[in-house]
Amino acid sequence: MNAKAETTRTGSKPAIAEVLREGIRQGLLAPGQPLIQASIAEAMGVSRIPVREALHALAAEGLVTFSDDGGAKVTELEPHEVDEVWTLRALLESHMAPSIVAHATASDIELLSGLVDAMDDLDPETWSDRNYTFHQELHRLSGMPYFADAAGRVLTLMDSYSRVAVSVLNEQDHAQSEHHQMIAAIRADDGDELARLLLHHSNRARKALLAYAESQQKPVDPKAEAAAAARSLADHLSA
Amino acid sequence: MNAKAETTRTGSKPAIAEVLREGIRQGLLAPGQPLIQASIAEAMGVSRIPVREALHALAAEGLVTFSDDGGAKVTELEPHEVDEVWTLRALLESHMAPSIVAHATASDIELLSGLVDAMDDLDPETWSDRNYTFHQELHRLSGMPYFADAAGRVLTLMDSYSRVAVSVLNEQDHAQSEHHQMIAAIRADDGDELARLLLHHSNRARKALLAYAESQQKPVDPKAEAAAAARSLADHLSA
DNA sequence: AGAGCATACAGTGTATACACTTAATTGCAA
DNA sequence: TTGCAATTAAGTGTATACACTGTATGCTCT
Repeated sequence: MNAKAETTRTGSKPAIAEVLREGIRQGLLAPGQPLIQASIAEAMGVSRIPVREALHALAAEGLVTFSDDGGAKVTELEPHEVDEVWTLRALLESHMAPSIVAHATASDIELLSGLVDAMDDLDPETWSDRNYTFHQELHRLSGMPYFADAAGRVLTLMDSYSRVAVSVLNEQDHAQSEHHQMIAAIRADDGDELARLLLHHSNRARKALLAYAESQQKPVDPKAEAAAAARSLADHLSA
Repeated sequence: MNAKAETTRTGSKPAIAEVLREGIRQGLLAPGQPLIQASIAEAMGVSRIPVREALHALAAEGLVTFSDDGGAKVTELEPHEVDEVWTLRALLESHMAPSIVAHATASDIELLSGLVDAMDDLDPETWSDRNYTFHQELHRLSGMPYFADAAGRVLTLMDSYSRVAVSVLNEQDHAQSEHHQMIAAIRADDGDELARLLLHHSNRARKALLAYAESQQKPVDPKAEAAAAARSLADHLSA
């Protein structure tokens, strides 16, 4: 996730971080899931040392959280944190917009346009993957590596949460229509319009997701949690 | 060196990253300086393993760069990169301004104000340290941890470059006067004014530093570098 | 002297081994 | 059955050891 991408000699070590990053992003490794060094090491056929390095790098990116007792787990975001991260993304993307428009060549635009066209009527999972790629591509086109790096980081961080908005809410159609408008704005060389669209794009989805997350939020209240456990216990005992 | 820290096992690992981070930020470890694992390990009295982890974490933060051959060095920023990072900081800070004003309590303001007052007429080194603290404190007050994190990251990344602006250019007086104005804006509950000040604060310094950096820049162009090397070679051979 | 080749060195990547901590489990006594 | 202590198990932190790569050094042969 460094702005100046570097590769290591053997290639095996970045692969570990990359696999974990992708797993977290796609939600295969769910928020809160414990990441046991030995298990990962065994699964990947390496020792714990390179796994530790990957975990620490991911922790520096915010994707992984180390507890006080040393245990690592996939970072869990509270609704208000998701909201903040989404706001950050909107700010960064909209600020990159003029630069994106300025740098995009004809072939860039064709590539982006093709990408968006191929996203119509996809299943939510695949659509989400392509959506991630689309935004990453936008960031890359800006020619602002540090902005792109920061934006890419938040994009990755919230992607697994973003998928909820796609699957459960009606986000896919909204977003897809806005994607087409973005292509049009880039074609028209209208940086301000692209900025407006990106801001709106993120903010609408952000609000929808926040409302949903708050309505869905589980009882984190210890008392309520205890009550639920008691109910389950009662069921179990009476059986 | 650290006699009592001998057995604090968990305490030693974050300390390594922290020492390196501070060294890089303050410029004690200059951009481009190679970071040899064994040397660092010996200096800190630990093995290479925890050092590696620290280096990878710092690399994920952008402070350290791994070359293709595996060697780590302190990240070097080109002038245009410094410019971009500075722009990013300005954007983030100005966007946090309303939240800073909203969250600052009377005692927060007193603390900040005292900090700024104590910065008048300091030597450039000490002033730069306090300046870093002042901005970190502003970020913290926003109550937006992800914005604060991103802003703090770029602040750390560019701090050693920022010191040039303080020592060589006439930045300290400008900045200090603007700091006082910021305190006034926070006192007046004027978020927009604080945003304006922060934007101006960063952007003026950014432009000054960019102009200086470009005037000072060495021939990084490979061709120019090769030409210089060829000249030196010719001299040497004809001697 | 200069080119070619072998050897030594410096540095990294990673596996193994061991120390330490915390939580779970078991065994025993009341 | 309950309470408590002792033991086991699971996991992490880190030191050591070895393999691999690129580079510098030096030696030999022409």
